[in-house]
Amino acid sequence: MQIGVYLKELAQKALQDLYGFEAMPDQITLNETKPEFEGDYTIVLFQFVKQLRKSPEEIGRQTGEWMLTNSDGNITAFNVIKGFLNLSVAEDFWINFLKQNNSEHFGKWPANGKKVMVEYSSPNTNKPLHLGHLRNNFLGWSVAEIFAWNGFEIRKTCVVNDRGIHICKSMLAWQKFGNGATPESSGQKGDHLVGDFYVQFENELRLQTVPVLDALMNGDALNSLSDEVAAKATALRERLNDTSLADEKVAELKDELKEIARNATPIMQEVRQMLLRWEQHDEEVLRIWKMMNSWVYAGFDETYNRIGSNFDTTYYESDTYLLGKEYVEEGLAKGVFFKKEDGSVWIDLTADGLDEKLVLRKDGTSVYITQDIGLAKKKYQEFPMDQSIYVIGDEQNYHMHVLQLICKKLGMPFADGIHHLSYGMVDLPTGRMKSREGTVVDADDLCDEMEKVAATKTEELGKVKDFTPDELQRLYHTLGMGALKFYLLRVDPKKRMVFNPEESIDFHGFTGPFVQYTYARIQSVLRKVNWQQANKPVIASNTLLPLEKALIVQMEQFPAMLQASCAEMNPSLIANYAFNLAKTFNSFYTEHSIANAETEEAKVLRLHISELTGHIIRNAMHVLAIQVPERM
RNA sequence: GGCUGCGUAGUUCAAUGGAUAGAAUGGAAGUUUCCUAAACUUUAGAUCUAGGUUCGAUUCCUAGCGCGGCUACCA
Repeated sequence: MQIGVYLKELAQKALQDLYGFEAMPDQITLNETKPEFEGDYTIVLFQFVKQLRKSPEEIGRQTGEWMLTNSDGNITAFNVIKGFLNLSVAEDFWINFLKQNNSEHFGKWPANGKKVMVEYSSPNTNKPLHLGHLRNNFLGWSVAEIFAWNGFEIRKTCVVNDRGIHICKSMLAWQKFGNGATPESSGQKGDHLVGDFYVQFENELRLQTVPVLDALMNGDALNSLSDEVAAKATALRERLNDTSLADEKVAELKDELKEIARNATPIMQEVRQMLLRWEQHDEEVLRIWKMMNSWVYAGFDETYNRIGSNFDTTYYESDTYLLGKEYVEEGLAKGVFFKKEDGSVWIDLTADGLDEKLVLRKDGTSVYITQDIGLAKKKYQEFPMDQSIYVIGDEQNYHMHVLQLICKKLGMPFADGIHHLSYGMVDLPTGRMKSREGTVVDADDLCDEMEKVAATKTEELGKVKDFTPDELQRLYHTLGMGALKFYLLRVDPKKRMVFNPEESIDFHGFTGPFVQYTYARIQSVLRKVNWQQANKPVIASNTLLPLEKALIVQMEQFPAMLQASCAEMNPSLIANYAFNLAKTFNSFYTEHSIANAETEEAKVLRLHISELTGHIIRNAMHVLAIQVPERM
């Protein structure tokens, strides 16, 4: 029995019995009582005043009285202040809660038979993972784990973007400038090696763009331009002659011209050729593609392994990019889509406040959204889920909105279960990360840095001098990753957040190591008294000190917290909860002796409280994918 | 321009329409014969502006200001 649910139900019955008033459960506002008032939980009465035509004081008095007599002793007192009914819960209830809940898995909900798929990570094979991917990975993993703890069967999936023009860019650069370099020959991690070739391509492209752009500005004829594009360039150039244009407009026109120039460079022509050959299954191109992708995957695996992330199923776009076309036919037949004169296929979403959206090009090839429809269907066929969660940045809100709308209109059975877990960008204190300015924070570098800081701080404190090198390494990893994950998960996913490198390596206050430290302290106490399954004395106390009670009250809320974080798909609720629990425990620990308590009764009680606090901290951190050390 | 998200202590984050807006960090002042001071205690410090709805608004509505994102026959 959760006390919050119980009190709401009891209040509901009271209102019904006293006034014949049928209140919906969510009409009853239940809060924790503010510390300055007497009581544990508070019911807000204002919302009933109008319908019941009574003063809030009177409703409070009568409802309180009713609840007191009908609570089987669970409520021991009440008071009414203004429109607030403060209820005191029996000390026995809290002590019984402690007696009945000592499972290591306290908080975990039984299986509910429902399936949830979580897609996250979604890397490109032309770049190593960066800070943005880390937020994505941690969120995806944690949300999946939260669903698992709420009784869902989960499947974690990853969609790898392993094809397309951008992938060919690194391949071409490797061919031209690589001299046969491999991860082995260069000693470089595969994803970084490939990423460097991508950068090299972009550099070369920039160099080649300059003369082409000059030629365009001069109006020189370029045989690499189609007539259509050449005409557009001419038009742009003429508009630029207008001296009355605003600077902003000039920059915009110049950018357009630059884009034309980029596309007209020899190297871009080469890379388009390469993509064409890839699509025609050219043996040599496929060989390079497979080889370089395998380097990248080895690199990714290393990083995923390090951050403790993995997937049940990985979908490769090279396998799925042709999917979805059949649904275009289906959509046309159902009248969901319509065909334009040039043969392209569209959906009209103006009635939903959006515009017309292309689903099939005039040449009959599919676009991104078409593939996504196909992939969504494929996922559902392989794992008929009740909910399908896409962990994707909020810059794709529009795209995901369209995807869900189309699936709904096509009558796809999974359409209503699609949920875009839209998270905000990670910014630096200086602003947005920009690859062109080299401000992108690399995932591997960041992990190195976090572990290094963990090592330095641990050495400074000198508490684990007896650890073996292996144990030390594991501890640095636990602490470094704990700090990083907690830092990224403690913020509401929907919100854009700032990554401050200096703040992220702080191990004090609202951080992972703070919570980990509390856990280590608890384990230390339990070790000292040899607290084992076999020798735990039964609780005999029947009174609680304020801090003892505060801890139990907080612990009792853990299952409800798990539910809430699941409903909202929000791990930050758990991070906040774990931190607050740890904080309360630290006060308790400072204030009261556990192993050397005043009486044997108090000692036993406090040991039970400490043990369950430890379990909950471990479990809360577990769903955040953070490990806890026995010592630190 | 259209659509959309966000504006809370110096800074980074909280707050299902509910009591005096919470934390952390930084600032100031303290706590170590005793279970791990990566801790604890005390203290100063904030709701972008103007209206509206309500018994009650950081929260809902309208307008304005400021900052993002999206608005490709790219993925």
